[in-house]
Amino acid sequence: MKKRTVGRVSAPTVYDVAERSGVSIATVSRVYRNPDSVRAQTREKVMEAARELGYVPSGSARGLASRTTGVLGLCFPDYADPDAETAAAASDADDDQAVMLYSDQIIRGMERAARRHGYALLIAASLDGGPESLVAKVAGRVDGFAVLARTVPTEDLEVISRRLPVVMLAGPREIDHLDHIVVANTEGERELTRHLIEDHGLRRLAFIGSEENSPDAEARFRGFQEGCRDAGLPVPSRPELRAGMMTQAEGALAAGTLLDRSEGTGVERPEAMLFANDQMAVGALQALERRGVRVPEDIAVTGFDGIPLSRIVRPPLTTVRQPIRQLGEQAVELLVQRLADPGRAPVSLELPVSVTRRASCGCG
Amino acid sequence: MKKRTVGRVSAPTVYDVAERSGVSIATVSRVYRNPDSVRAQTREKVMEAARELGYVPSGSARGLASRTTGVLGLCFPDYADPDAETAAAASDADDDQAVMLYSDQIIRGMERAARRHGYALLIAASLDGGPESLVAKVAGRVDGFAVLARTVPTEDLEVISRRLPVVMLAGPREIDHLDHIVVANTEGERELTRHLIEDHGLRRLAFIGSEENSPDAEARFRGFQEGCRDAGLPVPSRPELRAGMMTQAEGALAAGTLLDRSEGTGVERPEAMLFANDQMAVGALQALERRGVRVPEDIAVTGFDGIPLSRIVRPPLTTVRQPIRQLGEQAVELLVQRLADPGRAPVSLELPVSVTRRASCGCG
DNA sequence: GTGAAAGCGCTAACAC
DNA sequence: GTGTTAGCGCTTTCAC
Repeated sequence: MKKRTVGRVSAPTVYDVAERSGVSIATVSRVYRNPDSVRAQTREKVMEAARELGYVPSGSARGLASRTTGVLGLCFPDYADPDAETAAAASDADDDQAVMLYSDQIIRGMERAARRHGYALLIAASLDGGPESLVAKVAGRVDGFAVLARTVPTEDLEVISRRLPVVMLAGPREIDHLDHIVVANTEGERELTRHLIEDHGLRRLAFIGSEENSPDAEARFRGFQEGCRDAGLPVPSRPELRAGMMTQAEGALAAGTLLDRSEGTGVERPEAMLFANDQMAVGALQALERRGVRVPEDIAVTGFDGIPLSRIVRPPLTTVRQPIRQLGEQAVELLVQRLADPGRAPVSLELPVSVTRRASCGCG
Repeated sequence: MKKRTVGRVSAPTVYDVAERSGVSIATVSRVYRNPDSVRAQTREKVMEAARELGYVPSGSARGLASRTTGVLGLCFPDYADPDAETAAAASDADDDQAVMLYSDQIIRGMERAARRHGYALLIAASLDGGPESLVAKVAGRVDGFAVLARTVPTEDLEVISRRLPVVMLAGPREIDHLDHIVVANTEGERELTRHLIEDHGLRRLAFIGSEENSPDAEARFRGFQEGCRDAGLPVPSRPELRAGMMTQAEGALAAGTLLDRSEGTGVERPEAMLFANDQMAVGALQALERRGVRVPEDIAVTGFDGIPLSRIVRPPLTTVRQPIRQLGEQAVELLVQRLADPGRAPVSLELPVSVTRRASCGCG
């Protein structure tokens, strides 16, 4: 309780509160950390002084002294192109909004789970590498964090994960000593494919995927391949078409392309279009309607993800439901577990998915 | 570069990196804070040592020393009831998901804007008060933060806002020295009401609101009142009905109640139901369909918010579009401005809304 | 361009 | 139950 006798300029500290309430800084600290360890009367004195002074404990100082932050983090990819956004029309903006749902749901899931465990959530979209990247900023301010696949350079992760728990989400296991969580992409698409073939008797199936560096889309395509193979159908070596961002617009485009392809040439039109995600499937639904092609009478359409939209479009979309929010929640559980037991062996979870049969494939 | 000569157990620090690369800790710090102020050769040495050691700068130590965190915060209300969630059916879960959209979008907006300014975002749903509340944790770890209305006790805010910038979102101005942002709830509902009356010639309008402590719903109701008064229609003194959480389920219930009311008694059925938000309106649409009441032929239905769902339901919902994401973005702008100029007078923004005319009111 | 030294505000033993 | 005393790991003048 010495020093610091000169004019107040900056925010009040424990010293100020201690002085004003006539106790030591340790007691002030206790009041905030463990109120029950302080006599009620003393506690009141301290809290009143704090109120009068406008005291707010410094999280940084706390973190430094206690070596924990009480915060978990999430790094996700920077999907949106800010320039494109400015010029975007209203409908595009809506589309964009829907695209973001994925990370939104993970955020939601993590936030919930984090809160249950008494943590707050620090989120940041990846920008670039370098010493002063956002990732580094996050890493330094949390007790552990989750990373969406292809967000942070593997080398950075390698370094960071030596110092605090990191869990990889929805992607290939780039670093094998990290916990990681995926959804059963392959199994889901395989089951969906089986359903179309066996239950609806469809033969000519077209899978619309994404760029090759999209691990989810690729895994789903593998499921499609397996489904074809299981049924004794020809197994395509690559998707019928590849979209870039997997948006509604691109789905509409893809549907049109597939239709044109069969009209111009003598090629038979596919009996089903399996899209790598719901966004594209929804766009396709609209494009098909515009062209007067009926779903599912003329052609079946399926998606993947199980976003809210899929239930609401007409016809309702048959899809594979991904437990995205659970992904976020599980990420937190893994983080919390590892924080409690740093020595535990790396865990690899695969979350189950389920085929949701709706009208767009011919089901009730 | 003295002390710290004993066995390494914890994470490497500037001292370790400095020692290993043969420079002072000040230089290590410079490499991370301002790489250009260090000779390239020196910088390389440092970065290599850091890499080898697995060095990650401590955000807490940085924050403490520099008195800034590079993080902005958001506190939002804890809508979801964890217990109810467990028992929730699939459809309810979807509903819940949609309800969360509001804070999700604010998060998204803030995250974007924050990123543009080089900030990360710390989010936390409010729990309770007391010294160790999540709010206090957030407050201590950020340079400034936004608060959704009715999330944090006013008294806490009073104290906290004396030490760092706080902006209030979407609610009454509880503390007048704070920046705050609202959307034009009253104007929007008023214009919507005018549209129904003047353009569609409707007279018997029913407004379905929420509990009285919901400032948004109340403001919208006032707009409804003004619209009625403007048209020379009788001005109801309170909403026809009040829902609690403003969910789809409650909207469906409300629609049913209104229908029953007119059937049982001789009261004429309203020509239009104006719901205080889209969620309820969507639920009402479904309830109406089940009861064989046609929209908009038999009755017009409108919402408020402009969520993606509103565009997709059948018939598409006439609503008032709220720029929710902009709300988040503006919050960050205000925070950043105030950080740059703490002395600036408190700002109060009202974001414009726009009536989106769709089929559910009889348009297009 | 680089180093030395002084804190930043708090927690955590350890005494009393 | 409360006070004392060291740091926690970094940034930041100020010299050189």
